[in-house]
Amino acid sequence: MARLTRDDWVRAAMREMAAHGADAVKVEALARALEVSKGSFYHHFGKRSDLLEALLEHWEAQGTEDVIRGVESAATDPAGRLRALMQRVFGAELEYDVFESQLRAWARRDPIAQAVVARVDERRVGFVTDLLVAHGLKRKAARERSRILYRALVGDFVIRSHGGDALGKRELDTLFQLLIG
Amino acid sequence: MARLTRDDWVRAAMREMAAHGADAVKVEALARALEVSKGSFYHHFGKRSDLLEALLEHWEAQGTEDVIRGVESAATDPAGRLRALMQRVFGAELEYDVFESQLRAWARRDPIAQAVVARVDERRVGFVTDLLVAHGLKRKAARERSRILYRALVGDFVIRSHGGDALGKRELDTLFQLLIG
DNA sequence: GGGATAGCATACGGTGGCGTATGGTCAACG
DNA sequence: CGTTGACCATACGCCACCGTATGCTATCCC
Repeated sequence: MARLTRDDWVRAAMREMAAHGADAVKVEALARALEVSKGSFYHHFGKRSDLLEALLEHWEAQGTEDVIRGVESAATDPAGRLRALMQRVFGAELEYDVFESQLRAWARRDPIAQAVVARVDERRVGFVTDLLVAHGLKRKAARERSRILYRALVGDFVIRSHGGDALGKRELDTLFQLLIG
Repeated sequence: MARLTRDDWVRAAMREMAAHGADAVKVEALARALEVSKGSFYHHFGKRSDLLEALLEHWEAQGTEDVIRGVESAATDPAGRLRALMQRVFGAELEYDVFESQLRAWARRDPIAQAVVARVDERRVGFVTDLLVAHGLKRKAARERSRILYRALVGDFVIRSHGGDALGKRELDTLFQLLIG
């Protein structure tokens, strides 16, 4: 049998969280899924909440920064970057939409998760604001529109996560034009 | 001690759902909150899930229709009605934002909740679409913009529900102008 | 090749939640 | 004023999950 690492448990936790929510990230269920016993888990982690903290750490460090780097290499002009960003985040894998929505649901109850989500949200809105400023908008107007766009994104994630249909290509174009104009 | 009705249990369930999520709507916890025993619950309901179905029924029948009636009596012109609608729904009680967000989280796992949410979402988007059509937009463009607005609303609910700050008055004005133009 | 250690199994106690079984109380009604 | 039915209490069996205690096994290192 293949030995497991801490990261294997974190990845399994993220899958379980996307599939059934944070409360469903249960030690014994994950152990069954990974085909090991609980003993393995309590070797790698002290307790259940340590796993969830590791998950948060991973999400904060990886997800957002990857997207930002990708967008910055996809175009050089602000408008092009914004378009690339919207195409990427509104067209993410359904599983990611669900995962992030579950995470936000969890953040309602868990102060640590709440703090991490707040930092990530601020980072993302700040990035879009800078793009719009670089495109010529005044800082205040840029931030307003960034916050509107970000809420539309989060709403799209959530609605998609419970079976609704995502905004389509035409709708994204419309939204882009509304914001950039 | 005052006797309880089915509705007392439903209201308690809604409070508990807003406070700690659908999974936290537990028979014994509600009984403690209502200062009765489980026996009372199993007199009014056959099982836990019956309570949750009653909650859904109540939400679908009451929430949305109340808002629509309120808006229709607040103004007669489409633009005024849209403005009134936005002011009301974006400025709802925090507890309602949290409640609806929790409900959407639950709808990810529960097919019945998912179906109810889908109906409610369609009803709401349809209402806004009709407003924009009445205001002069083509049906297709109206529906696009309604869907964008609705996603911003849901995103605002969710972000507020985990401690983020809501869109402000100025931002709502901006959003209104973007949509109506 | 004989510790030492990382990785895991097994077994247990404890808790909290669901649903059931059964009986008690009180108010209305005939 | 006795019976019926609505409403609730108590007590139980059951299961899922957490965390701990303890021991097994393979691999690396000298």
